[in-house]
Amino acid sequence: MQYWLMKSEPDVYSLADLEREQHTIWDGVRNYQARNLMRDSMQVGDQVLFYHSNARPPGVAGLATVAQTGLADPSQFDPQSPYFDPKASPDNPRWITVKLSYQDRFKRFVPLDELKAHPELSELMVIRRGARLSVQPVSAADFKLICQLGNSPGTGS
DNA sequence: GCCAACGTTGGC
DNA sequence: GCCAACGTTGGC
Repeated sequence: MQYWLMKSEPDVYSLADLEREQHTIWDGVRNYQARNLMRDSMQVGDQVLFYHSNARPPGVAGLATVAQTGLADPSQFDPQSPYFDPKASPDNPRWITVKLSYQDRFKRFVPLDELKAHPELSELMVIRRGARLSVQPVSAADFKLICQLGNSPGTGS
């Protein structure tokens, strides 16, 4: 089991949206490093910190789990989509993603400032300036601590 | 709205 | 294959 942090702009897709829908295909990722992590490293059952970026304040809103892997992002085939990729075809998809399931909303939203204030989290990618990667690996210890800060049981116990 | 950091593109 | 120009991300 591995742990991840995944960013979403809440104006576009928030944890509340995932809670309402319960499941979502994580579409629109157009960065090769993020794609490779989802395609090659994520496994069903992995735990995800759902991070709100471009928000005031930015921070971790809750938890999701990886429900399915190896999915072709449908938006790459849709000419109407802003994520359309003319070089991709159903026979030869370029953008592989995962399906997430809603797990939990933190009782306490954990803002970025608070993550930065914890010396234990100094290795956490998201606190570093310019860490734009939208899918980031998180250590088990960091995941557990962040769940505690959010006053969420997670499943890390 | 600013701008630093980073990724991608394309001319050569 | 280098690298300048450009576009995007995302905190502030």
